[in-house]
Parts: sequence; C-alpha cells; structure tokens
Amino acid sequence: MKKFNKKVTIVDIAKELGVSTAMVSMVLSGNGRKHRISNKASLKVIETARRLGYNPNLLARALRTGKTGVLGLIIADISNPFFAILARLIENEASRYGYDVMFASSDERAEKFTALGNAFLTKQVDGLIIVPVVESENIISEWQSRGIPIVSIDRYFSSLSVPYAVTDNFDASFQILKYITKRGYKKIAFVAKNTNLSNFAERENGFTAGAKHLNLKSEQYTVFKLDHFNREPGIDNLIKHILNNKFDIIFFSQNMIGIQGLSTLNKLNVSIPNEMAVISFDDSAAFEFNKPGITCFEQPLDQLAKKTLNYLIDMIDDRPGKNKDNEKFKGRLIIRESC
Amino acid sequence: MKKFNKKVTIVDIAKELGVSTAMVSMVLSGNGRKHRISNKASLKVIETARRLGYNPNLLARALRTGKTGVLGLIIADISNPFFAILARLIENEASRYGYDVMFASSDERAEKFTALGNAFLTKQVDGLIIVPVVESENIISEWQSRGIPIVSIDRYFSSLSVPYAVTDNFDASFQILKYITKRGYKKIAFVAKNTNLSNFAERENGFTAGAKHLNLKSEQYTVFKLDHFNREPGIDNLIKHILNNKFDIIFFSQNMIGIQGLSTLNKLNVSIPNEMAVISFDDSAAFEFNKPGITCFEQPLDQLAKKTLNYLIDMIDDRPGKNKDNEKFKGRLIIRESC
DNA sequence: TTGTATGCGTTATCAT
DNA sequence: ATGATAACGCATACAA
Repeated sequence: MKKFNKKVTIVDIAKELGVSTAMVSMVLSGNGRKHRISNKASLKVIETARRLGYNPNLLARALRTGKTGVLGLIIADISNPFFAILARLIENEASRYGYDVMFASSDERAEKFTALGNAFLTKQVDGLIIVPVVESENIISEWQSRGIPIVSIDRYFSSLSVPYAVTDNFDASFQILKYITKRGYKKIAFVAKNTNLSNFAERENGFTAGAKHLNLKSEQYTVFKLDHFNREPGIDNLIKHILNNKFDIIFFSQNMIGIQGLSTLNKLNVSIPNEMAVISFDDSAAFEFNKPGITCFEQPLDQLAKKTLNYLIDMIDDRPGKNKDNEKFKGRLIIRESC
Repeated sequence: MKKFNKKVTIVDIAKELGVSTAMVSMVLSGNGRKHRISNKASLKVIETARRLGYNPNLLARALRTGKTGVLGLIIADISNPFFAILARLIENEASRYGYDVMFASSDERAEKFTALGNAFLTKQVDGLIIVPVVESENIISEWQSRGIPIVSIDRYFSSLSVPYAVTDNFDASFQILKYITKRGYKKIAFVAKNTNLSNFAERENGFTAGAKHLNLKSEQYTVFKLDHFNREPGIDNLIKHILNNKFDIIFFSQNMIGIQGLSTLNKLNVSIPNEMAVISFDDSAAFEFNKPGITCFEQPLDQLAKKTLNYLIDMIDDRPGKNKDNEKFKGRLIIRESC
C-alpha cells in the first residue's frame, strides 16, 4: 500500500514558517505557554499545522518521552461475558484519562500470561492491568521490580504488594449463605473451583466460615471442587451426585460453572427450585432467561474498573499513595425465582 | 515509578563485545543470515543479549521501520457477546501473524468511530479492522485514500472498495424464511432495525425477496422496524401489537433485538411456540437457556475473523489480490424448540 | 563478513 | 521569546 501524501512533520511546518522545529514542537505539544512563546507565533504555528494537515507521530514522541499512552490489559478470556463487560468498563475509564488499551486473553495459562505481558512491555505500554492466573506470582513480581506500573483486578496475590481492586468475595459468599439459610434450605452444595486464586479461595472461605458462624452442622453443607481449567467434563457427574444425595440447593461459585451446571440441570429436567434450588455468583443472560430466573450475586464491576484506573494512572504519573492502594468492593444479590 | 535497571540497548551489547551496533542489530532483528554474519559472531551476540537481559525497544524499531505490529479494532461494543466473541477470534488470528490489537467501542456513533480510528492511526497502527457504522463512508474512504490497510467485518459499504468479510445475510434470511414456511407458519412478523447498514439491509432484503420467491401473499408477512440506536423502548409496544394481530411467528433480525423481544414475551407470559413462535438471528446464552430454547441462525464468526486477517495482512505486506478481496460466508441454523 | 554514518520525528537542554 | 542541536534506540545504505 503506497502512502500518497507523505506525512507532514514539524520540520515541514518549521520550514514553511521559517522558524525552528523547537518552537513548533513546543506549541504543538501544548507547552507553548510554559516556554513563553508569543501568542501570534503560536497561532501561526497552529494554523499552518492545520493547513498542512499535520498529525503528530506519536511513535516518535513516545520514543522521546518514554510514554506511549497505551495500557496493556490481560484478562482470562474476552469472549467470556464477565470479562467482556469488565473490558468495556476499563476501556471507558482508560479513555477518560486519554489512554488506549491493548488487550489479550491468557486462557488462565501462566505461560501465555507471561508471554502476553512481556510482549506488551516490549511494546512499551505505560502500564498493565492484569487478571492474574495460577502460578503468575513470580513474573508479576519481576515486572513490579522493574518498576512497571501494574494493577490487578478481580483477583490478587496477598504475597505481593501489587495494588488491586477486587470484589469482597468473602463477604459475598457470606451474604449469599445467609440468604440461603433465611430461605430455609437445609443441605447446601457449594460447587467451587479447585484453585487457590484469591477470588475463588475467598468465596470458599466465606462460605465455610459463614457456615460455622451460622452454626450449620457439617451434614448440612458440602464443598465440591471442579477442575479450574475445565479440562474434565466433571460437572454432569457432580450434578447427578448432588441430586442423588438429597441436597436441596446448589450454590455455584462462578459464572461459567453456574451456566454449565444449569445446562445439566435443564437436560435432566430437574424442576427448579422444587427439586433443586439454585443460586450463583455473577449474573448472566443465561440466568436471566432461564425459567425460573436464577438468583445470583452481581459484582460491582464498574467500581473495580474505576478504582483500577485510579491506581494505575497514579502510579504512571508518579503519585503513589494518593489513593489507598487496594480495596475490596461489595456486590449485591439479584433475587429471582430459583432460590 | 523508578526504573532500577536502566534498559540495555544494542549499544551496550556492541560495547560489551567490541563490535558495531550494526552487527548486533542485524542478528538481533533476525536478519543475521541475510547479511551473512558469521555463526560464532551471531551466537556471541545472542548470548550476550540474553546475559545482559536485553529487550528490543519495539518503539524505536517501529519509528525506524514504520511498522508497529499493532492492529486497531473498532467494533460497536465489546460488552455485546456477539462482538466479544468476534474480538476473541480476531485476537487469536492476529496473534498467529505476530500482531497485537488495540480495541475500542464505537457505540454505533460516527463521531466516536472517527475519533477512535484517527487516534489509532496517530499511534501508527499497521492496519484497521472495522465494524463500520452509519455515516462512516467518508472517513473510511479518506483513510483508504491515505493508503491505510483496512478491512471491514460484519458489515460493508458497497459504495467503497474496502475489502470485507461478512456473513451472507441475504441468503441467511432466505434460509430462515424457508425453514419457517416449511414448519407451517402462516403470518410472519420480521422485526428489523431501521438502518441501511449492509448486514441489516440484506437480512431484510433476503426476507422480502424470499417471501416473493415463495409466493407469500402480502398479508402473510410484515416488516417492522425499530430504532437502530435503541433510543426508544419501542419493542414492548411492538410485541404487543404483533400479539394483537394474529401473527404466529416473530423473526428477530438480530441478537439484542431477539433478547429484548424475548424478555418482553416472557414478561407477558406468552407461551412459546404455542401462542407465538420465535426465531432469531445470532445465537446467545439467552436463547440457549430460555425455555423453550430459541431456534436461531449462527453466523460463521470464525471464518469472518480468519478471512479478515488474511486480507489485512496481505495488504500490510503488500500482496494485494493474493486473496480475493471480499467474501460472504454462509451460516447455519441451530434448531431448538421455539420454532 | 563487519563497521560507519545517518535518519526515523519528536522533545528538551542549552544558548542567544 | 526563539534557535541549534543532541538525544531516544534501532535499522540500513554504503563502505571497507
């Protein structure tokens, strides 16, 4: 593809006006006043720039200043609606601060996560927003020690001092459990992921701690764990097992697990909530449109996105500690008919 | 944030080995063989680079070569699952070619679309993948005349010669209509968007042309149009109108329209398919989990993504016409219980 | 086979 | 208030 009009640079403008590129640069980068460029000179420059169709080469500027105006976003999978919505909110916030964002999906794999982050850094992104994956502490720590501005969202590692914005998952599970018991259910199946990622671990801890706090007997609740990577189709069997063991409610600990579990229940023609009640973390179109609608816990994604960018921009602009450097946000129950 | 280890550059490596930066550059950019650098020299350079922890500054390279290795993706809204899935497929394909992608959501607004594209171009993306919006012909045409590699996906403008990969929407509607009539439905409400964007227009054309081809009488089908931007909540009223006028099936022309319409039908406790049958363009979790499941038409998104990147990479690498420069792909019906 | 020198477009330091 | 010029890190035409 040939470029027809070769690009016009500050040199062209300087030549056209018989002034120095220094002056042109100063006014065009918005530092005219700071350098006390006269008003008429400024205006002339601006006018000529427009007339010639000047566009700054942000690449050159970035090379000089060290700032690209681009953020790297690593989530688990952009095609998962949970992350898609999160990405949209992050996009909006980033844009408010004048940043563009490059995204990529880690598929929960540490090697891919590492490669993606390194690729972004080689491209000189100004900062990283990450959804950390299993076994990613070391690389994150390395990035941080290199001075990369980095914030994690949705999950965090307590062993690291990386700022984060996450849902208060412990409290969330506790809330859900209280609701379940208030509704009178007596034997609860908590379907979890077999992983120690903070978000899932705290959901489980919130559940078990809540059970103790509410004086539930051990026969009244069980925690089942599914493979984190969804490599085995274990959910069908698990659901059957739960059905066969007189549980009266299933508490799904996540979006995708809930959707899959629901799909299984539907296939088996289980009547909800009569034969089995259901409640799940995260909302989803599937939950809204299932009949009956599935009661669920909605995370405060907008707050997570806002706070994440707050932190990140502060780090990029060298204002550490202007904001408290991590926070957990409360979500809310969406009551429907399944529980 | 302070960077502790100042970055190591090819200069450092050259100094360390007492060779020229030219040589280092050649081997490190993978052009060692081309320039006939000796094997031992190459190995020494590579080893030292690794030892010193060298990372190429892609910004500098880009400034020099004019290629950033970044693609700009402008879709309507990343939080819409349709586009989220598309984005994921595009991400995968881009990665196969070694590209990263910056994304942004146009919200179907021409001004935003324009601003986003220009911002990406100022950042020197190597190419643009766009879902064109209403009134965007001019700016697209301008980009193209500037020699920007650009491919449109999902929709296209026949007035432009921009390569595209889209679903054969005309054929799709025809297929759906044939299925509807084969199933014996007699009075069809086609719920469309009031826009002349190619994808929606061709769905409508396929529908009306199909109706004529199948010798349907004009009383047997009606096209209803909703505001493209969803500014008015007209769908509730429209659904009621359709119910009151003895249609026996609704054909939703799109994802979001189908979901909203379904929501309304559910609120009104309409029994599907007895009181009203339903079929929709695009699949969705809502369609899968609704009871009854909604029959729908699935677009071949993977093929669209693949072809889009084929075209784009060929343009970037200056191989115009290696591929046929636009194509329409067939999708398929997913039969469920609603029709 | 390797080195020299220059430029990509911009910003920023020092002069004047 | 403005100009000259050296960087930023890399790639490449031309020499040797």
